[in-house]
Amino acid sequence: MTRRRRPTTGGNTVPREMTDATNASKSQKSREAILESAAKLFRRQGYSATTLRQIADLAEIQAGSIYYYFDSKDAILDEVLDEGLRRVFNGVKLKLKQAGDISHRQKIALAIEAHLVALHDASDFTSANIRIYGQLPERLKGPHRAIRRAYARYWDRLLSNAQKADEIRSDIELIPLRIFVLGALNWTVEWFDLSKKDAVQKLARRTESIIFDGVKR
Amino acid sequence: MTRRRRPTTGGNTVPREMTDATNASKSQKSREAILESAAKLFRRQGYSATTLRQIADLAEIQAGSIYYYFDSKDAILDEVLDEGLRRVFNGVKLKLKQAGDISHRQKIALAIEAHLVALHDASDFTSANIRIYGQLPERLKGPHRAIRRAYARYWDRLLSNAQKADEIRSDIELIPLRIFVLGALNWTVEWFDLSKKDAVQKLARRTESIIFDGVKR
Amino acid sequence: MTRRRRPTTGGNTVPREMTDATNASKSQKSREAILESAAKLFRRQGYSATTLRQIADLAEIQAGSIYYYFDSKDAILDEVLDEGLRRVFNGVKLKLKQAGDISHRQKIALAIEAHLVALHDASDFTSANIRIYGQLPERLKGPHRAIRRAYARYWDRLLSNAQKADEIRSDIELIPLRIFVLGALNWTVEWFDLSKKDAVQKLARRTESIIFDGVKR
Amino acid sequence: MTRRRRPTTGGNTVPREMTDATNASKSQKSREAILESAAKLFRRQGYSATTLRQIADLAEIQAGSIYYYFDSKDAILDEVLDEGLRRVFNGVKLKLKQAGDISHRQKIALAIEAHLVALHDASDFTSANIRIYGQLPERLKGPHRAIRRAYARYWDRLLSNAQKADEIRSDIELIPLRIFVLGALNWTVEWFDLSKKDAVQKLARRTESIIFDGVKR
DNA sequence: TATGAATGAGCATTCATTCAT
DNA sequence: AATGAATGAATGCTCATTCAT
Repeated sequence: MTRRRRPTTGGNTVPREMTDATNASKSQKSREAILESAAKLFRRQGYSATTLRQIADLAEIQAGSIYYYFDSKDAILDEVLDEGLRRVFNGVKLKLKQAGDISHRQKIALAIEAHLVALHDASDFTSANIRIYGQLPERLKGPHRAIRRAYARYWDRLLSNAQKADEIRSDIELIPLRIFVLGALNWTVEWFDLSKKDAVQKLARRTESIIFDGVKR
Repeated sequence: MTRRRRPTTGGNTVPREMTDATNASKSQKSREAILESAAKLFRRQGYSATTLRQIADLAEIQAGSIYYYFDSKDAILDEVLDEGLRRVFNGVKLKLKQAGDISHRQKIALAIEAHLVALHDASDFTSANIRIYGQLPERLKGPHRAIRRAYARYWDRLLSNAQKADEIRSDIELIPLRIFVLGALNWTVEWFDLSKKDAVQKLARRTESIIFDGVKR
Repeated sequence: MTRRRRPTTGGNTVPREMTDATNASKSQKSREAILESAAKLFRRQGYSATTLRQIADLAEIQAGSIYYYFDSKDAILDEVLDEGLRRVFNGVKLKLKQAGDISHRQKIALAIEAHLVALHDASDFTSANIRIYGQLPERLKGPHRAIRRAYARYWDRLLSNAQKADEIRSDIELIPLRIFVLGALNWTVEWFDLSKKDAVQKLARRTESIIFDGVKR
Repeated sequence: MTRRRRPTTGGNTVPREMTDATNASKSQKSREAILESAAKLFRRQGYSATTLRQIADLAEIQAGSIYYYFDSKDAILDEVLDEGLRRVFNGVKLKLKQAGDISHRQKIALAIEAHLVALHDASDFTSANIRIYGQLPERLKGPHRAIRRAYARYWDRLLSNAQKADEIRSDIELIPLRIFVLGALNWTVEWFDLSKKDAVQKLARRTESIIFDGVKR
């Protein structure tokens, strides 16, 4: 019952920024490969339809070997989910931090773009998270509720600040608005192939324009 | 190979509204119960995570009995998916047919409302469809692509007419707009419990307002 | 536990000769249809691979209806087996009874012919019996051992008489000979389509010639 | 779809004689155990009446483990069938190759003996093949038709050579003769327990004598 | 006289998981 | 650091059987 867990770099708080090539051991690489394969397959097929054998095949290891790195399929999901949300969240925060002194509308525009980038990026972590979270059993959702709520609150603040600054009409209720905006963004995963250069940026600008200005003449 | 499939109600065009108690045979009731249970579970957990035993339990029959009515789990999904899309589609078309001579914006507002109603209705067929379709393997998606495309084109026409009538800015590209709007609507399934009276109508109005007028002051 | 068994004409001792058209009720016809369908399918696919649904389909009734006529699948087999052996046995006995005063070799020749006729006849009862008996579980074989042994003993007498009359070499052991002869005959089911006119007669004559005269120059 | 099937011994041409204990890995042993158990049960009960659980029990492994070695029940059958026919075929060919310069009748006598040996040997592969092949559905028979035909042609040549050398009467048709002979041999499986020493040889000699010299005085 | 509806035990198969090496 | 071999619980599905009508 006391399970292994040797090759972790510290649970879920691994500084994944340094994973690229530096000292990433072979072991580290296998771990990453498993996670990336899992994310890709979860995204495409959902959690339950994805087998460990598929993940192993894609990661080019043996199914049994997965258990050297992870305690269970659930544990892989956990990390994929976590990574996925952290990527959008960090992406959005970073973008806004880098921006100088800009209007609230411009801030929201940047957040939209960063959210879309995370979603349509090469990696599948964020899109996997967005796509499968809703259908997961309570047991698997539970641990991630906190971060998700934090992200939602982050957007709420973004919108609230804009409203206080009179850049959003005062009769707009913010929570439904946030759901509306994030829904529209998230759903693009189901339709769009935004791998082409600048496609994400273009979509982001269009979305921002509709949300602020509306579509009417 | 050529057995079973006796108890069908005659294709997919059954008026399922009158199923309650009227003259629906006992057989028909079981069939409906299976479909409704399946829809509910598919919606909640996805297709692959839902077992026939769960469906049977919810329908209060024995797992083996399902095969008296359906050839396979896939066949159940097929019918749930079909029913689900037909319900939104019919709902939207009916709403617009009933409306008299109204503006394009009003038409779109009605379509939004009807779409949301189908999604948050008592029945889970539409929401199941919307939620799980994207993760299904090709084999299961295939047969439904046509109807889905037809529905998309229906919205495109709605928007196109509005644009021609100068009720939508001419610089707006319509296909991204349609994806944007339907995405925002579909995503509400993930967040909202709109079972409260008028909640759907209120959300519909809010959504329409944002889309047309935008959120800015 | 006290099972039905209404439409039997007296267990296994039914005078099946009068079944043709005379007073055979509709019920009787269904019974026969079930048995004939079962015999055909058992012969082709074996007992265990044949489903009641297949039998019902071929007999053009509903699967459930079989239980109006028979207590179980086993009971059908029982009757098919019985009928099958009785048909060869009666066929051979009848042929020999009709024959006048002939040599032992001629008698055996007639027995060979009658055995082959029963085997390749329109009806599948005998061939089903021959083909599937060996693979049946003890429980199903048991009740038929007696008749089978009786038939074997009948042939043994036939051969023994011939040997006593010096028409078979005295150094030939009769039981292996019987097995050899019946084996050769029975195996034809696996290879030959003897539905063509006179094919059976021709094969019978050839077989008799080999057995008595041998193949050598 | 493209997983498993690792532990093969390299196609079907493995010299299975050396499997006993020599260097056969543990894995190899399990594979053999499955095949041998399957052959024994198929022979006794037929294909469809044999369950994987029975095979697993006899092989002293868990039912699920079978799938580590075989893709399906059908795949096991395939290999059993193949092995079974190869054993007789090789047995007969080997016997004849070892024989020096002998008469055609003596050659046929040896072939009869080798065929009977394969059939009544410790292993059940050949007898399983002979017994169940006829009742198999097309799908399972198909792949083995070629080898079976090759074996039949081999016998045809044996007989044809004998006839050309005037050791078989010229009025004998060879194909029916082959069927007759092989039928007589094959059928012994249904009756005889030839495990006793020399029983097979004795039967072989008797059979050859009847076929060539006939039974008449 | 028959059947439509339903059952439940059992089947082949899958898959997350284990563990000796 | 990783795997080959094996497990066993659970899955979708089949089928002989039941029984009210």
